[in-house]
Amino acid sequence: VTATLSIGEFSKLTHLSVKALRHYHDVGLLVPAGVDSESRYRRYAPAQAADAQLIRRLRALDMPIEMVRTVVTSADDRSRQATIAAHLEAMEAELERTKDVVASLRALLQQPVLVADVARRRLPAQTALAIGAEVAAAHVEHWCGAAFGELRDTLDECGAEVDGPGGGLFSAAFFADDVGPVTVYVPVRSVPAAPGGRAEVIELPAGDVLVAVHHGPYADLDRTYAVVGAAANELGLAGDGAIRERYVVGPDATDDPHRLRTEVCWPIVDAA
Amino acid sequence: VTATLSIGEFSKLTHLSVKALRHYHDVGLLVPAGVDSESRYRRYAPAQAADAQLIRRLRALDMPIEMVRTVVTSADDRSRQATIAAHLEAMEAELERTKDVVASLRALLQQPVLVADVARRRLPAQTALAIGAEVAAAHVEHWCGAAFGELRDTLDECGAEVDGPGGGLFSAAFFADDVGPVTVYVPVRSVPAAPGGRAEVIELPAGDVLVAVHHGPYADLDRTYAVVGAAANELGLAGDGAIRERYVVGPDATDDPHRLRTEVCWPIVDAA
DNA sequence: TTGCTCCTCACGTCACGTGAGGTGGC
DNA sequence: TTGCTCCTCACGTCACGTGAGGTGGC
Repeated sequence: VTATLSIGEFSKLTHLSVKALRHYHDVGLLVPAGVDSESRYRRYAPAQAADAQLIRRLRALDMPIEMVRTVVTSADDRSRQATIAAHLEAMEAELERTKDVVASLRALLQQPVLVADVARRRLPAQTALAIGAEVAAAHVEHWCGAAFGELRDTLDECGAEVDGPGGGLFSAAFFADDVGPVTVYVPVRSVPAAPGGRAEVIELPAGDVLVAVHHGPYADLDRTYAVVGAAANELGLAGDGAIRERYVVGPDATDDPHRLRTEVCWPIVDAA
Repeated sequence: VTATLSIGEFSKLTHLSVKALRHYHDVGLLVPAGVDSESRYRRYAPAQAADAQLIRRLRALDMPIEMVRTVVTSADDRSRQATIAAHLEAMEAELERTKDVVASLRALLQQPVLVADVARRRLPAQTALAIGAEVAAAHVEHWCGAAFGELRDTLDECGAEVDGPGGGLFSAAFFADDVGPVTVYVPVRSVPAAPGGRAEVIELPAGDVLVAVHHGPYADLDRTYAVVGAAANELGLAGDGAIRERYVVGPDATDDPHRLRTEVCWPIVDAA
């Protein structure tokens, strides 16, 4: 029989605060070995320190409690490792994004005013192979990359001839709510038979737009949006419908983000 | 006169969600150029996109809104840069801490069981130069480093002779609440006259303790705590009073965290 | 005229922290 | 016996997100 520890003693052993320990009890993540039925005093076994140590480290890495529970209760070592690895990869991705934002912030501070030519253009109707979904702003870039990968695969399979750079359609709701319909597409010359996968054949309607070319990383795209959007508003022409991005030089064409070129196409009221 | 934009249009220009824009209005961070007194519709000026771009980047870096406000409203460029630099440094420190935690997690997974010898010892009474304060767990390591720096300076000034490695006293409340009294000290042979600064002369009382030596980074200290604390509990000897750490090989003696040696001294009921 | 946009509450999120008010254990 | 520890609510934090329910503008 081993002696048990009060919550205060266990707190000193584990460096978890008393409040945290009570919370982990409440949510069933770290349940005391015993609870006095009368006084409701919690009693911890010294062996529970092992779980506490794991929990403390995972929480220090901001792993959500439900995920911590998955790790702590996982039967075998392999699935435990997999859950941890998934979180570490997510952290790594976050770090990359943070670096991009820092670069974007420095660029804004050094060059507060963006000069970009805005032109009016009529987009022709086009047939395209497309994938659409509800996408959260936080994951757009990743989602678009994956979707374009799928589109490339499908194009290879059905042997359709590509007709110009790929693009994306971003609904107003996507910007207003930080989540909403997004579609990426690749224009094709001939209509492929049965696309397969998530890809489908769509008809891009013709329409008038204001266009500016965005040079560089996608983290800075809002600056070009502001230029084109302000121009459309200034002219009193701002139309509705999705904003279109055309990846003239996309991530598949260059590894240097500063060589990326993206046309931002702002729909305006039709001249016709 | 320039045309203004509705909140939905401004959202598209800036990539800030409508909900975020309303919130920034509520807290006065980004106030629309105009608000219709009847319909309460917000109207944004295109020129406000510049502020929006800055705010979006700072928030993407998790800068607290009050700090963002400081940046946005700062009069001169220098204070603006200083605030931003302070936040970037905090992020850098966070990244370092995260790396330490990841290493600590890997160590725990590879070597779940820590073997450490626990010994009983009587600590003699000692005179020491000390600095004490309420410290939050999140900042202990940094605080201790700064405090030891001050103690060294004071010792140099008053020429007191050091009598053994420095140490720290950590109250039970510090662990229970993640914030509480912490004192760091350096034992001295002779009583220095007027210490100056935050330093004061204290008398460390004699007392019986259980001791184990912790080898390696401080991020792993909880594991040695668990061993010593469990031993004290097992023996039914756990006393009260502060836990003492003695920095036998401290950060000033080595740059390699794996060479650090720390004695963890757990107070037990006095034999006398 | 009909949706679509916009509005204002009120409440939820996440992992605890902060008291308030009260009892139990050495 | 006296504090000290521990208990359980109830509410606060932070920066918005999620509806509900309703009105305004093209």
